[in-house]
Amino acid sequence: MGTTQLETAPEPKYWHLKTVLSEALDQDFAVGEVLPNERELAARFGVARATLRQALEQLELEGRLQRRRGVGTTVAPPRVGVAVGSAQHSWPGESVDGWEPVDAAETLPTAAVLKLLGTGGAFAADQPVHTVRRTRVTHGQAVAAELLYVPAASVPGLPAIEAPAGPARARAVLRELQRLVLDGQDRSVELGSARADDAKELDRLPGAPVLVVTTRYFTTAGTAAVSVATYRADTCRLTFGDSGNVEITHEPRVAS
Amino acid sequence: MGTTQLETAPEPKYWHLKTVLSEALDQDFAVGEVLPNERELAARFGVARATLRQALEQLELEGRLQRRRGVGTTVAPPRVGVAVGSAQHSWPGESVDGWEPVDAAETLPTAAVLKLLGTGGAFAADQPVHTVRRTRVTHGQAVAAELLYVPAASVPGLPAIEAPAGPARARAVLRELQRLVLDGQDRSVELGSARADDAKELDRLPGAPVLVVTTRYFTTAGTAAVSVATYRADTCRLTFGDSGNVEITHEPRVAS
DNA sequence: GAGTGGTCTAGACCACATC
DNA sequence: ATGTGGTCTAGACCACTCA
Repeated sequence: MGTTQLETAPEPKYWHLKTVLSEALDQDFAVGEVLPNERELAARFGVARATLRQALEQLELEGRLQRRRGVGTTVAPPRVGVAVGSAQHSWPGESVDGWEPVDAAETLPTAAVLKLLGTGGAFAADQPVHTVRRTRVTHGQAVAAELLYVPAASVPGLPAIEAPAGPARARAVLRELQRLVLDGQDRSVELGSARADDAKELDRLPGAPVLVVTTRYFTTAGTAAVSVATYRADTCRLTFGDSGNVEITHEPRVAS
Repeated sequence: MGTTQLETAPEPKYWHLKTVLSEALDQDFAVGEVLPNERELAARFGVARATLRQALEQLELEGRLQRRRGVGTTVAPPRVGVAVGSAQHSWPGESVDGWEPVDAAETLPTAAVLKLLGTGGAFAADQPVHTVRRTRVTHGQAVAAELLYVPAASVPGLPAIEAPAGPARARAVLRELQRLVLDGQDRSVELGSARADDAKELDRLPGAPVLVVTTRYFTTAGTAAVSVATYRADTCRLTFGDSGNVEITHEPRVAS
């Protein structure tokens, strides 16, 4: 009977820590400011470093912090809104909203790509696809890496190998694609983790959380191309529709 | 000279583990099957449990695994595609795609909500907003929890307090909203972590990764309502556009 | 009560950036 | 060379589910 214990909420330490840190970030830190290092923070809060890291990880996931090995932990700026899908459908590369062609190659499609193109369609596993790599830069930072798959059958006018590997070759494929009449498109967004190559392009470690945007481009003849774009989940807010420049603060969402 | 060390790739153990497990899942396990427990898996691979958990965590983030305390780790089914935003704009609740009204209340808006509604607009901080809670169920499982903010000024026809708290009250607010002429809407998607209340509704632990879909509804008079919906990131693939039922496999995306 | 995943600790070493 | 975050270990205990 002695200890009444009135609901001492068995809230995990790292969760409570996250809340405390979150409030401290709002009040005592400016964007870009560096936090004390992990060992000191852990000591200051009286927890093990692993526990402190669990809290930091969450805050980084929410886009509040940015951690860089060998440098330190800094307060992240608000997420940038990147437009993904305006009202008008258009081929990749038609509007110049930050996409940079990197390279292109010709390969055989994997099962996953085949499925996206439509397994039962006109494209067979032994038909080559052009694979175009692009990156997207906004406000001076790389926010997305894309792989665009264009079945060779979609762009019959494209010579087998003409431009030297590099941006020029990527541009050639895009140019050819834009000759076609776009009939519609299809988009989905899901959470993923960055593959090694994407991570490098995005200046993150492999496994970093990314938003994977998969787009299918249709002509009357069927699926003409498929794009798989991976956006940095920590720094990006994907916007749809026409007025995409909303300011959203980091303040806690309201409870009912 | 002795040890040539030909590129022994300092790949982290957990990353390699993840790859190995991923392949094992493709080949040796069926959806719904339970894996050996963490202690045994760790022993089998000769790593500490924490390292094994780091790999499992990634796989869960990618929607390949499902872990439940007290139960075990099971192979997750492919992500379900949930339609979020058809071509036609419409008020929440107009089409019955799985949303269930839960409750409604009247509160004062937080700074964050005010900003979404438009700080410079007709809505002031001392004007109450109706807060409607809804949940979305697809294929028998809860996939999303939503908070809809409707400034009282948007629905002047709504009596102050009429229906008893509960679904009926939520429905009353939605019904009133649908009287207005929708002029446009605005959507953004970002990564977040589930708050305690959302987590409970989604049958996940607090902090679980979620996709936060923020929608603003416009009338000619300005922003009439704002919706913040949190989708389970592990089980959901958000689809936009009209043909949203694409099958996407878990196979590794192709490299260039 | 037995078995599961979730949390936490106190250390160690490594990879990287910077001076 | 120093200091940072990233990885890893070998334990411990807790919260939960289910028979």
